[in-house]
Amino acid sequence: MSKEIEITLLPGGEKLTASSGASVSEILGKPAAGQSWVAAKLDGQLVDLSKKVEQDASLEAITKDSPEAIEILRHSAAHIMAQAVKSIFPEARVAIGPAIENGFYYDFDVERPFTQEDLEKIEERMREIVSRKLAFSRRDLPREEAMSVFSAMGEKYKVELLEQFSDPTVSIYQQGDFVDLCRGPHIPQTGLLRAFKLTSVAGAYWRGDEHNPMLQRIYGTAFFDVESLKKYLTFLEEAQKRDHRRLGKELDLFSFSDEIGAGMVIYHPKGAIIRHILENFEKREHLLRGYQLVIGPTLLKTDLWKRSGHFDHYRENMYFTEIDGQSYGVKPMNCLSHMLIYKSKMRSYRDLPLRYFELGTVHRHEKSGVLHGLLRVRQFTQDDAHILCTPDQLNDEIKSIIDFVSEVMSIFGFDFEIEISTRPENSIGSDEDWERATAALTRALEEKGFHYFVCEGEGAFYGPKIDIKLKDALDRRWQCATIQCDFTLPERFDLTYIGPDGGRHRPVMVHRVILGALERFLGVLIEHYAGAFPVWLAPVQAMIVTVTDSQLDFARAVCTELRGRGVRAEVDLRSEKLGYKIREAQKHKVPYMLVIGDKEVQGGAVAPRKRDGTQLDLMTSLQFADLVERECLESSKGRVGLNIV
RNA sequence: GCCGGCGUAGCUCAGUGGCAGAGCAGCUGAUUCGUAAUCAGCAGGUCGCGGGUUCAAAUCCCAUCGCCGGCUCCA
Repeated sequence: MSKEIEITLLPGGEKLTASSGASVSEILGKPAAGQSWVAAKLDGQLVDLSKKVEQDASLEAITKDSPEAIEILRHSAAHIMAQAVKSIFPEARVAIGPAIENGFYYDFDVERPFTQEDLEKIEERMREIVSRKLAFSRRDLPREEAMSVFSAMGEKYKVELLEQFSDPTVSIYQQGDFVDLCRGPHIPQTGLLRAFKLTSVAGAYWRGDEHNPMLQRIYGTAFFDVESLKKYLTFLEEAQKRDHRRLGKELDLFSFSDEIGAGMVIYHPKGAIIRHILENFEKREHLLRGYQLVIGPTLLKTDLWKRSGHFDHYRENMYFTEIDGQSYGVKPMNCLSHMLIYKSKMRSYRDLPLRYFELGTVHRHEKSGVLHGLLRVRQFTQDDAHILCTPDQLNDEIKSIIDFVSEVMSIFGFDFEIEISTRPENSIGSDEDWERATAALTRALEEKGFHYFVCEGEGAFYGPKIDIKLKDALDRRWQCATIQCDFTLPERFDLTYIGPDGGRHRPVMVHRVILGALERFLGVLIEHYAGAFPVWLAPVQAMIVTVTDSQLDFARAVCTELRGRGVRAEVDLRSEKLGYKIREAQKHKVPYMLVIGDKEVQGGAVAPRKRDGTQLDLMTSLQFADLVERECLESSKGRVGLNIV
């Protein structure tokens, strides 16, 4: 006879009694109509519905609307996929298969890579497994026993995982004839997987290490209902439409050329004007904040890169050239000439902080497989600055950089995430310096009240850093702004200042960028606005379209007048119908179309149409220029009006 | 760099061993039209580049450059 236990049902707090050893689903009872239990939280731990409850506990049901539910479903979908793969390809060895942000994957070791046809077959087999409503059953067993189970099945990757576990007991899950090592929990039975799709297949190294064998990874996604799956697939299609590579072509912003080389951006006129606007905006924002503009060379002697540590730690990413028997490195970073400017004369504590700003073009030989449109290139220009300050000033400097970043990002309307990256393996400098620098960054973020994530071991080789990540159309995060503390370069270059005590002291150096690489920022910006730039950034602000050719002279005069006021205006000269020209301007996402027919010529006016279709009243071209100027100032939060270049 | 896919007109793509195609864009002509596509004609190609197999290669093979999806790495 079993004893009674007390269960506290969350979130309500309702108490009930059950007999010890009852399963979670027995305790929870039948769900309301149209709802079903997916799993549960027992004393805060996620468990299966079949979990036996032995003592007093709190219990919270996980339904498909719970935030944890989708992850459980996707993880179970990965198991079902592995079961399907094993039944079609019995020789396949399974590795790992977790849920990820928008779906799941599973890695397999197979003789030949999967094809698109294979994916269809696997999906078909998964549907069969789902329709059989197989139970997921859990078994706990000693680690050694699990090792012999998996080694008997020839699942060497599972055995390797088990070898590294420290727990004496592990759990395995079985549905049908498929057994997998897994912590769980899972959905109660395969029938809950109603909406899923296998999306792609790709190579992936075992345990993410490039020295390990390459496995075949199948990606998929899953939802509780078909509508959500459809919505997600539609989102992917929409995201493709705002892919900056596609819009870059459609809007004639930039291109790449295999004759020039991979990862080198060619800015077309419309892309170049956006970059000019960004650059001028940046120069002004930096001057306002006490930065000084500097310009350094692209080629620096290799000896200098040896002294800085770049040659030892960054050589494989650098381009080198030799002239007159002298070796030079193409700069991958802008800091060295900034340090030499600092060193060019004696500095007093009264001079500090010194903030050197450079729109610095750098080259980094990124591996060919990582290049990605504007988001990952080999030549790029950073809005780079190096701040040299006393250790006492460090905290204030970092805080004002954080303010700078958040003001600028709010102008563009970006949300961002903050990460702190700590000391990596391949690094220079003393433990003490690393600790001081890491503490300085952390303290500044905490004083500013920002939430942040910690990335252990992901700092630069010379110091820890704060990274700011913006999201692209596919919700992928891209690092743009970064703030890096550096105690080691001032040491290596023997930078000093004279303190109030008359003695020499070592300044601290902060490397930082706000937009990051202008190329990457432009890429993220294109996706962020889906190509419809706000007026202050739009390459063409007004497209003048005439009803017939007879208004062309007036249209040209309007265009000249607008350009005189600094408006970026163009005339569509083609003998096409008005509707056609409107459509063209609309496709190019021009913010304003100025319609000119006989009525406008007689009234000496233009009829503006916004790209959202809104029709404005007739106005003179000068009134229109004022309107554009107001809108520029409004959309740039007062930073940029007309006459920007 | 690694695994897989792909490269045909300015763009989007069809063509899988036997005459290189379509739509859009471009040009010319006609049309002069009021807010998302007027009509007709013309022109446009080293089928990424280089080798090879074959009577014959856009198509099959090798190599190379580039692109795409991932892995690893990073602004």
